[in-house]
Formats: sequence, structure tokens, C-alpha cells
Amino acid sequence: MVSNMGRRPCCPKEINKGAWSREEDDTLSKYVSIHGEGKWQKVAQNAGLKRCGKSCRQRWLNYLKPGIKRGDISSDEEDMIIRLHRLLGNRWSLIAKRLPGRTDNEIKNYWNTNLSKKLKKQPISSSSSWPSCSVSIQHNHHKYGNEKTKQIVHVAPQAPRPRRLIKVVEYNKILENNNSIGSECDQGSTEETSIADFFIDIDHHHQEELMVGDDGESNSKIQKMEDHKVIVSTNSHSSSSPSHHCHLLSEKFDPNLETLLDVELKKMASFLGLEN
DNA sequence: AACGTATCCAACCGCATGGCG
DNA sequence: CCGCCATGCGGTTGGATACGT
Repeated sequence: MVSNMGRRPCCPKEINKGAWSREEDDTLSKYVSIHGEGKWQKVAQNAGLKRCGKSCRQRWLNYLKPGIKRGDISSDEEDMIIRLHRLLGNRWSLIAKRLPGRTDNEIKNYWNTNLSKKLKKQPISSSSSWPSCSVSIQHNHHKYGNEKTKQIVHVAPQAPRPRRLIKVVEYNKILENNNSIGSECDQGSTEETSIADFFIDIDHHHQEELMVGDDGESNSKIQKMEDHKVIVSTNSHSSSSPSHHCHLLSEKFDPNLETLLDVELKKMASFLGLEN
């Protein structure tokens, strides 16, 4: 092969490493407050920081960004982390998105240093009452100020995380199209949520869909899924803040809804080969 | 006080992913 | 379609601190 084989360094040769100084923090904060986030390589260069772009991004997102909480994880937050971890596994960024002000790195560290030990001492049995799904409240801010609220179900297979993941968004689109073509779905006050919606948290503009494995069988499975539809009535929370959905899952579980979803989700998990 | 060990957590590293030309 | 690049993510590392002997 060629002589310059190997991975190209992502950072300039002369860079600072290790802990960030106060001056570096100030420089980065000022630069981002003026120019905004993104283009981190240029941030590093233009701000005169001898740091690589990745490092700047991480420092900003984990410590400097306004609204970041540090330390003092409450028992409610801890409970939330435990539940979300059971639901989502080591997907720290997804977990962090549901804990306002907390970062994936902090949650990951907290898990590794505190919770993993705690849970080792108090293992959760497979027959425990932990939910196999969770519900969060999603607020869609539409044009002209009306807000729709939707209950989002997060499904986490207890099976190992798929090696490769594909999105189910396309499937959802197919269903939407089908519904609009002479289906029984009326456009009235009750909203219909297809089962594919259970996998999709559009809270972040489709950035964090829950996905299924692309083992080559998924497409056929998704086709068959059309027979499995679940209706979830939604309601309006005009007084709720957008961050409302981040509150504890334990408080959001409607026992009836949970039972319904649990049954349906078990069916689907079975269908997708995600049982156990 | 001195030393060894354990713990915490900020930062690093490499891989995956998505956008773009 | 392909390659490049920037960004995102999660596992790991290593320095600082706390604790035990």
C-alpha cells in the first residue's frame, strides 16, 4: 500500500491535552457565544485554542454550555437513570436527553462508579416489576402556536443491542400513506398512533429513533408488522413546559396504558425476535 | 507522616454515521 | 456510487483525590 498509510491524525500536532484551564474555557465560551456551536475544527483554529475540535466540542457540551448541571444527582434522577438504562442499555446520549442538564458523560460516569455497583449488590430479577417499555410525553410545537402532545413509548429489548441498526421511519411513512388512502382512520379528535411510532421519538426531529436490527430480516418483519396496530389516545397538556416529558417515568405510567402497551409490546418483541 | 490502594470523573480515543461534492 | 470530512457516541484511560494501613 501507499507510504502514508494509516489513520490521519484528527488534531494538529501541537495541541494541549489534559485538563482545560480557566483561560481556555473563557476563550471557548466567548467564541461559541458569538459564533454558535458547530464547525468545531474551525472553533479550535479561529479561537486560537491549541485543542482539537473534538475536545472543544466535548468541553462545551459537557461543561461550558449554559444549563449544564454538575453533581448532586438526586434520587429521582438516579431512579430515572436506572430505569432508562434498563430500557435503553448503554445508550448514554439517549438517557441524557431525558435528564435535563445532564450529559451523557456524567451519566455514564455516574453509572459506572455508583449504580453498577449498587445494582450488583441488589440485582434486579428478571421477574421484577420493571417495565419493558416506558412512556414519555412529547410536545410537538406546530406552526401558529398550537401544541400537540403525544405519548411516546420507548421500547428497549432486553436482548443484546443489535449489532447494526436501521430506522423504522420509512415504515412509519408507509403506514401513514396507507392510512391516508381510504383507511378507517378518521381525522377526528382521537389521534391514531401506529406501532411504528412506538419506536420513534420525534422529539428530536427523528434523531433518536429506536431501531431494530438490520439482520436482513427486518424488512420482511416490518412488512408483517402492518397487522399489528395499537391505538393510543393522546391528550393535550397546554400548561406543560417542553421539558415536561423529561420527568420521571414512574410518575407517567398509567397502569391501564402500561398493561395495554406491555401486552402489545411483548407481542411485537416476540415478533421482532427481541424477547428475553 | 508516608505509603499503597481505591475511587471518581474529565478527557481522550477510535469507530460509526451522515452530509456533501 | 465513492471518498472525504465533520460530528456523535460510547469505551477506556489516567490524573487527582480520598481513604486505609
